[in-house]
Amino acid sequence: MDKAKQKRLEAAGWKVGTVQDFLELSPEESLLIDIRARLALVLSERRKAQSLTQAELARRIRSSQSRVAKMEAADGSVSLDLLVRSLLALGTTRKELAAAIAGK
Amino acid sequence: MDKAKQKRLEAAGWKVGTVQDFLELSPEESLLIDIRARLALVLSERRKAQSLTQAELARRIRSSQSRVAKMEAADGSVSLDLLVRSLLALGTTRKELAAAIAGK
DNA sequence: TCCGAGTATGTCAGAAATGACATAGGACGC
DNA sequence: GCGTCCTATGTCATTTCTGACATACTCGGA
Repeated sequence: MDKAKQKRLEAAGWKVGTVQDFLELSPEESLLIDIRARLALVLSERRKAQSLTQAELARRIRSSQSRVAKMEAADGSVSLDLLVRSLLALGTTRKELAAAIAGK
Repeated sequence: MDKAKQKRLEAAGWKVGTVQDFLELSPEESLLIDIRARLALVLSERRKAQSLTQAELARRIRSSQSRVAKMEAADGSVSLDLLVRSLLALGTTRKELAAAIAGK
């Protein structure tokens, strides 16, 4: 977005900024959300790579299809614990997990 | 422990094995516990490196001294979420977090 | 078009984690 | 000894997460 457009929007009463600004997240909060998103993505990738459905993965970790869907969507209602446990259940190693968090 | 001692203990009715065997943890479960222990250790180290007391860290993350103590003790009642949030509150970066999980 | 398999989304009772508090233990100086 | 500071451990009411369920959406193939 260029400066001119920003000026116009602000003149019209709009707030301009990042999603972070909008939701007023602290740096740590957005970092945590970032980490969750990364793990969610890896979970989804690994599950598909193993040709498992969400329902199958759910059975394996004694959860439900809906919770797996929420995990992969990085829904705010899922904990890191559950995400990590799921990844481990898919055979992810400590180092792979670390790589997922560190980014490629 | 040498084989001879093991034989003697078993003859006396003792079970011999690792803690994992004893608690009957699955590989994923013990991996998760391992990860928690690593994060707990790093948390403790980082806090001390910054000359903070448990109470001070607790205030910063809006928790309590007792919970911080439990975190550092890798108590089973603390979640990964809380551990990670605490680490982030101490300025840990994604990459440092990853390194803590991967091991040195 | 309808079906079927997979995925997404909403809700909720029960389970687990949480912060707060009390209190005990440990290490240090006085 | 006593007091002070920090940490450890236990308990508990409240908050948050969880699995289960229902139901809606998507996208191929027939």
